[in-house]
Amino acid sequence: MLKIYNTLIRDKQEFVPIVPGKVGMYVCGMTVYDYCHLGHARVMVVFDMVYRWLKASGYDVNYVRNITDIDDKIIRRAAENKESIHALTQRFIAAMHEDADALGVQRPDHEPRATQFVPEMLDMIAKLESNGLAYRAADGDVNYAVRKFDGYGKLSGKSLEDLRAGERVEVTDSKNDPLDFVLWKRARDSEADEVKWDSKWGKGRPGWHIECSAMGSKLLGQRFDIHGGGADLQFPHHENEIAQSEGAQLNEKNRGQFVNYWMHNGFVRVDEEKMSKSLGNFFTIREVLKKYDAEVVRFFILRAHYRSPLNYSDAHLDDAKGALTRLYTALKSPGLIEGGRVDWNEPYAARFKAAMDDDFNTPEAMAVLFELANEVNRTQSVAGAAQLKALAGVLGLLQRDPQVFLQGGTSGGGLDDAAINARIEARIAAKKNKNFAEADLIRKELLEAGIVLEDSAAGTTWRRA
RNA sequence: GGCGCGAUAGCAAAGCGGUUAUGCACCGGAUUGCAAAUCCGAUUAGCCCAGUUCGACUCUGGGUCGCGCCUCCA
Repeated sequence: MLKIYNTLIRDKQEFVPIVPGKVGMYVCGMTVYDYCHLGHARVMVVFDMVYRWLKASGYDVNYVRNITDIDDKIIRRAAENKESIHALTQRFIAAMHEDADALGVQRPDHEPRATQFVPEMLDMIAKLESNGLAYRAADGDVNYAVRKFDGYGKLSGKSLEDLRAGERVEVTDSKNDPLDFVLWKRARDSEADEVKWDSKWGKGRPGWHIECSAMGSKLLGQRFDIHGGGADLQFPHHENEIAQSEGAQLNEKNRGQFVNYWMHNGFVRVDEEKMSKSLGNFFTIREVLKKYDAEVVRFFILRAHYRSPLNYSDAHLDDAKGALTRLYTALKSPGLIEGGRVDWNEPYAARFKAAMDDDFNTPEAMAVLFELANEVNRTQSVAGAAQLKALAGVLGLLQRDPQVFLQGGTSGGGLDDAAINARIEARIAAKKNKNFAEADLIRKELLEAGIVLEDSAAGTTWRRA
């Protein structure tokens, strides 16, 4: 039985879907004005893992991860680049897909773009207005009247009074209350036509929060099972989504709780500090992939629990690489392994499942993988190796040919396979002649070039360090 | 200031009221011409102070430190 840590109640809870056998899941995706960094990688990989585990558990999952393709930053960046919004977002959506694909992230069932759902957003804003929760301000913006919504703060645990006490809320506009947020932004003369939509409140564009509410309910219904995102979206974004989505259905018969399970992943940190655009301490995915194998990065992310902070450093990536190498090494010797199905009755699989069912405890599940690898190394069991590969496959790992993983990568000093094999042949010849000095010299030279030799009864194999 | 999360061995990172986490590193042994890989074994833990308990790393309270949110943010 799957348990999920639900931010709403701040505890683990048994997962019971609204419709038996089916799961509706929405995850806040990227605002596409730049390349994705490792923090984005974590959201994508973590919820990809959740998606895969739900499917492996037999659920029919409808997974939606949105794309914010209209927003202040996008407008600004497009202007800076002197390119259209569309061209800019198109470019970075393509880049995001490249990065996600590299990390083994399966495409969600839907990737709605905000600009394609403006009518739905306007509908929702109209409902909010008629429910007395939205108002048109003097400056032309349409705002959400936070104080009119009962229960604002139930997700983030913040009371309006607490928020008030904080001195960082902006007070510079025409909002009735500093905590009110924008649903519809009035168009400015300086802005391109591309960012203006007609509405009953005049030309304008949607606020950020309404996007997710509208796309979520359009694609998953007014109520759905799981909503995910980075921990930083808890407030105000997700709090506002609840206010919007529940506020819009306030007067409907079958109204109910917008989302049953809220999941938030922890941050990626650099030197114990959150990785973010504004701090400038971020590494883009493609930057990291130049140095590390994408599967190593995926392994690195999944090796920590999704709610824990994850410190990024080369040392930790190197460590992850070493660990993943051990897993692939175990797969190497029993010979060619079919990518078969998991035998869930087998003890390791049962432990793996128990770990995953406990709020997606991937570190624990991985420990099981390592213990299974140890058994495979000991027994050379082909069935064990197949099981290892199948189990790891549930996490989107270990699916490549071990040789490809072990011999891939960037180290190697420019030596190609033929050159390496030639050196290995030369060493074998030297060994035959008992010329161990020569043999060791060759091995040493290769090692310095990043090539590690491994002798066995079956012959000599190599891998990249 | 308000709210929340965390503190585990050299590093990373989990579970668990009493019995091995796991990976990397390190030490001993097996194996090897020597290595590497692999196997076997050992060593290294639970921020501090109280309390609950027969027994606490695990529960409770207090403290200290770190991080996050309260502003766009994954």
